[in-house]
Amino acid sequence: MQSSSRAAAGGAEPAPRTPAAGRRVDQVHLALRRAVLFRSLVPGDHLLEQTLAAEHGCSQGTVREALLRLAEEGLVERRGYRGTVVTDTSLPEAAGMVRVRLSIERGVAQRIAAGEADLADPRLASILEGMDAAHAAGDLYLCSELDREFHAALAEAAGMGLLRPMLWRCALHIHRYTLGGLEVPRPFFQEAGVGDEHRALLAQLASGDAETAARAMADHLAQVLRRWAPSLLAAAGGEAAFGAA
Amino acid sequence: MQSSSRAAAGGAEPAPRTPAAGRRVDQVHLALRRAVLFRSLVPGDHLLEQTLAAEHGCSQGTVREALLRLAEEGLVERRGYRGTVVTDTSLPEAAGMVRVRLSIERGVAQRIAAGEADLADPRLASILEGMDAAHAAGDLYLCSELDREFHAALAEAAGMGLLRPMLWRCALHIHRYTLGGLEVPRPFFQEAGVGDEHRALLAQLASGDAETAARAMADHLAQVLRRWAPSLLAAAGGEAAFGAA
DNA sequence: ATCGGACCGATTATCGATATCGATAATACG
DNA sequence: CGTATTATCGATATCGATAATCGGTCCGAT
Repeated sequence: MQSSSRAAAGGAEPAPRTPAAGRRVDQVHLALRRAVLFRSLVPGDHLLEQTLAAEHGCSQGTVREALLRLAEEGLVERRGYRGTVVTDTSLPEAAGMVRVRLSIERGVAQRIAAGEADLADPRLASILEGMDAAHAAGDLYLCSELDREFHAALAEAAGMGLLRPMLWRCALHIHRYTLGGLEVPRPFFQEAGVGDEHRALLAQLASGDAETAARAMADHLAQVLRRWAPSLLAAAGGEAAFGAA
Repeated sequence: MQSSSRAAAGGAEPAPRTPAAGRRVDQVHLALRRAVLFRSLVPGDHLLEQTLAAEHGCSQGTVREALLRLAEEGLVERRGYRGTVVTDTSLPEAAGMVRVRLSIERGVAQRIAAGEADLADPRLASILEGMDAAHAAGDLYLCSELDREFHAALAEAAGMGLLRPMLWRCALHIHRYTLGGLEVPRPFFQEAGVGDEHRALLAQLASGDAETAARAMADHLAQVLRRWAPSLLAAAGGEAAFGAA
């Protein structure tokens, strides 16, 4: 509802440059997702394709594709010819996401313990390094993004590529719930490096038997929830749900 | 480059009319999904946006959106500027889908038993009627489509709308696996009506306590797998995985 | 005063054409 | 003869404009 006036400014550049980033639609998609997770866009907000196109200096079609992705991710809802609105993630829904994620990640852990995964994949190492950097820079969103990517990459490395998008989605909505309902910056820096935590997890997964690995993964998830959203942990069944095999 | 003008011109109309169906992209999307599930398009097949556009009598952009959806569903993989290929669903992956689906549907069943769902939703009844018709007509694909819709609608009615797309996806790949690896028509008509089976499930879910409901749902899934894809049932952990709470 | 139907503004959905990308074939150079 | 550079090609990604659709509103008949 704000800008868009100067969008068509003749002589000025409508930001057609994409120097070092990926595709235009990726940038728009990422920006919108970040805005939703950070509550710059709150549930109920009305999004217009043309307006967003002007704001991001691209065409309606590109915005459209980004919104399509957001809709697939469940962050917005598209209403036929009547606009796109930002959705919400309720506590019960987030709890459901936690249970599903736990189920998936237990399977991933077991396959890793069985030696089915290539843990030397450079992508994993790359993500871990990114976590260190993001944590040091205090970029909470980037941390959440990399956490999603790490667990998704783990699933893929374990040969469960088809489950990857579901796991990613679960993590997304869990992150949305935790980030949205929390005073953001304070507790973050009191923690040890996120990268190191995940390195420790990786070591545990690789060294134990299937049951131990599944337990380690469950502990990892439980610990994060305990720290960031105890109410979500409780709603998902409490510690008991994470202890049972 | 003989494209544009004459591509669709020919003597016969390549179906440029959209008389009574939904949106163009929905038709294309459905047609492609059906083709993939029925193995008209097999894993590895190369799909071209322009070609499909000509075949379906729509523009490249519309095909593009349909392919984007198929990619989200995991039926095809889009490779940057180098085409779109049909993916595959391996047995381990399908087994993972089964486990996830079981996890989700158990939760759905429990919420239904707790009285959280509106089982009088006319959409459910409508789907069940559609099942009767599809079963009578011997339309196997439509049956699978409606089965997915039924379980997804159940999840939504139970207030787990965010889980719906994941459940739907699990069912999609399970159906792809079962439909793809089976001689299609024979066993189908020996069975009782699919609609009736789901009505019975619904009754069980509504009448029991949480544990009974979860068990009923697990039995339903196990029975279907036992009938259509015993190997998949085994790969997902066998009967035991469906019996445990 | 009220009901029903045609208009209107808002917004998406679709189209046709162009820009861009990544791989490969062709070419020039040492 | 082998390697690096450039031209070309298949295909997607993006754009700008047009068509289709929805919900609400205003007017006229009853």
